[in-house]
Amino acid sequence: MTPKLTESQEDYLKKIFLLSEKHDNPVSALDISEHLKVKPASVTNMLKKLSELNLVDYKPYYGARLTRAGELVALEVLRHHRLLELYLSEILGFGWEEVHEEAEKLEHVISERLEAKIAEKLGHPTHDPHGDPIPSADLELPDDSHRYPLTRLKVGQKGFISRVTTQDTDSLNMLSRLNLTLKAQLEIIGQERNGVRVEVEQDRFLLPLELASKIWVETH
Amino acid sequence: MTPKLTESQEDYLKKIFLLSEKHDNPVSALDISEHLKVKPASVTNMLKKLSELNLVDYKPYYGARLTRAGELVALEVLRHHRLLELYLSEILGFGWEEVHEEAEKLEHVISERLEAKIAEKLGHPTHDPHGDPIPSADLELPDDSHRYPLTRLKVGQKGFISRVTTQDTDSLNMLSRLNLTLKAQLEIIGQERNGVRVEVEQDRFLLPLELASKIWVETH
DNA sequence: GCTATAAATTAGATAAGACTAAATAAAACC
DNA sequence: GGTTTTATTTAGTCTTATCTAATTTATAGC
Ligand SMILES: [Mn+2]
Ligand SMILES: [Mn+2]
Ligand SMILES: [Mn+2]
Ligand SMILES: [Mn+2]
Repeated sequence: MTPKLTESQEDYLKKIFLLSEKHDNPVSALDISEHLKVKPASVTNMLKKLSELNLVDYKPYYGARLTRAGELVALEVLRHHRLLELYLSEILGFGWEEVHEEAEKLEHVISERLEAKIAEKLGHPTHDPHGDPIPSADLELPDDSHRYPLTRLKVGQKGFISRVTTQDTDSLNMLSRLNLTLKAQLEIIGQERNGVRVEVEQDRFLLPLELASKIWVETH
Repeated sequence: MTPKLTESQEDYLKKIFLLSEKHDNPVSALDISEHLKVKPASVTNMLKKLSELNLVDYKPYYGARLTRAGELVALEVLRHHRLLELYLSEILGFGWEEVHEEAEKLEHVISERLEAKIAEKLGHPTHDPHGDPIPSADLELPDDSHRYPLTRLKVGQKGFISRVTTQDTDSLNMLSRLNLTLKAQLEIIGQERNGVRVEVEQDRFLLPLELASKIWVETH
């Protein structure tokens, strides 16, 4: 029933899942191509194969959608990835900007037994070091509907950073230096054409939209 | 200079290193073939490739010997492997019979940074859960000349188990059940044609030669 | 030293996953 | 609606690492 997928196949499925979260259209080959850093021809190739395995719905010039089976694979890999990120961060003292790359490789090779041990050690956590939700052991995602990107908040609202949706090492490092890390308290000072003006601790920043849209906040 | 080796290449180099430890002859293709569970033709193929990379000395019908460069790769992988085994065992509560398989895959994907974190967490250990020596960060093997297989000891000698040279899950599990684990105190009661007779705690066993030869002891 | 057996190599096939270049389909533009 | 641009697919090549089958070389027995 599960003839063991390759690393590549797992990465495609995971990426399709992540790209699907942004809209409900099928994911385009070009989109996958860019995010996976392979050429579009390679994507078409792989989509055909995954389609034959009934892991994606694919028709030429249509794009790709995960089947339920494909979604379950994606969630499993995502669980590995995010548990590993948290483990590296919490237990081994990695910075949040370092964990993604390492987890990207480890996610494919850890056994279910190791996954379980890690989850146990971490107390069955629901979110990783970037605030990304960790699928539970039975592959359900926790409810995250109460978090919003900075760009959607109104002036005067206060809250704390609850998620950062970039994996870029240098961006994450930059945010650390600005004390824009998880749980940091902040207030919206202004929503402007060129960014979001915020107050954090003693500091004030004008965060470019590009960056602000990746910082999610829980208000209180 | 180091164009990143594949998992396969690393496994071949590691296996050649381990097989070389048993004698000083070049390692035969058949030997590699059996231990790596690939066909001899595949071995020949790979040896040619590794030879071109100057990682092994290879001439047709001669066998393979690691070059210094190849040996360093092998030691690096071995360090990963054994550190991981110990980590899984000590920190995550895996049994000594479970760790080998897991480490076999992880050894190829951990970064030098993760290797260092693990070594640090473990206090820069010199031996893994089977008593196998762990190469140091600069790839030196600790001196292990004071340990001998059970089959070489004389009647009356006492000591403790210091190394077990099998990775077979079921054999290791069996040994656990018999309390024949690292540090177990024992005394040689007899050296016989069909095995070594030992006393461990309250128990006495006649260990078949096949098994006894894999149990190494430090005497006192 | 010849012969039988065992070991190793060669040759050719296959599968996975990437690529380039060319062809085709869809979308956007006016 | 025809034309240009963009996206996608097809066709064919490459690399890595396997395999099987056939051949060659080495070793062991007598
Ligand atoms: Mn990955
Ligand atoms: Mn994350
Ligand atoms: Mn391995
Ligand atoms: Mn070991």
